Amino acid sequence: MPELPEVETVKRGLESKLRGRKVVAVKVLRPDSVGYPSVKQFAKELVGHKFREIVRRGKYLVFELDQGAALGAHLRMSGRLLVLKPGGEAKSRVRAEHVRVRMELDDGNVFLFEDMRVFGRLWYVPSGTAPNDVISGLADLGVEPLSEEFTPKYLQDGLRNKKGPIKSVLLDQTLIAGIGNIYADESLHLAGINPQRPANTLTMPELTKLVARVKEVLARAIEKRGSTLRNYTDSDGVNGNYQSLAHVYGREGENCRKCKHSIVRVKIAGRSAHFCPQCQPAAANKVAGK
DNA sequence: ACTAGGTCCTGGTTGC
DNA sequence: TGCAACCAGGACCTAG
Repeated sequence: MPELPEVETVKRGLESKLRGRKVVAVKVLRPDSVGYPSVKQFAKELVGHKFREIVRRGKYLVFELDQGAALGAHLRMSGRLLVLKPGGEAKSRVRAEHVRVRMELDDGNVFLFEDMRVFGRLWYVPSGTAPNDVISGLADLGVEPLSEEFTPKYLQDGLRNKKGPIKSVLLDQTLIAGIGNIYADESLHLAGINPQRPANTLTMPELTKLVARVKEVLARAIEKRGSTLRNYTDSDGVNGNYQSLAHVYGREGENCRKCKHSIVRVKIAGRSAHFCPQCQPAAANKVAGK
């Protein structure tokens, strides 16, 4: 499931393949995959545009096009964006029945949006229109966690009146853009904070540690080209490597890498949360007076 | 203003 | 063995 590091990896892989390329034909195979405008307009308007820069915001990608237009994309759970040479589907393990949008390029390659679960979206942003006005959710995003804006003070202000579990707050894209279930669990583990802790009870030292760990985990995952859990691959169809470094995610019943205690999985706000009860005690361990 | 929970969607896994 | 029920989760929506 692509989160910030996976989306960043996809962006880096696509840049050199798309820059300067022109769209010569568009086929929408699944209408649900187009968020704006109509399917007919999407296919018609996109043709003839050239790709320029790619910008990532949280888990969104914005492909800047010529004439001030843009193409927005969100991969959600199972989306992939791939540039393939003719006949390259097999190598990248593309399943034809999951291809939702197919864009032919002027160099003979094809730019595919594959999305088994159809949660992902593409948006065409006409020239003279701001991406924020067309791409749903984009305008409401919070800070980039790898930017200087994401500080312990920012986090403290953001969760001052939040009584819900810290895990849920980390997943709130309007506060921090790009953290998903995997990296939320990993960051909390490395910071030694229990995912169920009411957000507004975290101390400044804990917030400082958490911010540092979030940045570390995301940066490390980008270095490793993301995590491959279920169906994520990069734009070449290649798996990422971060999952083998995971401390808690997907490791229920296995031993904690720090203390050997068994990793536990619980439900928080309908999502599974993985943690080590010993390294991440339910109450702040200052109570024990040690 | 806030939070909890349902919804979308499909394929893989589980359980009877 | 076969098949139905359940599970995964990002963002959005509704209800309370």
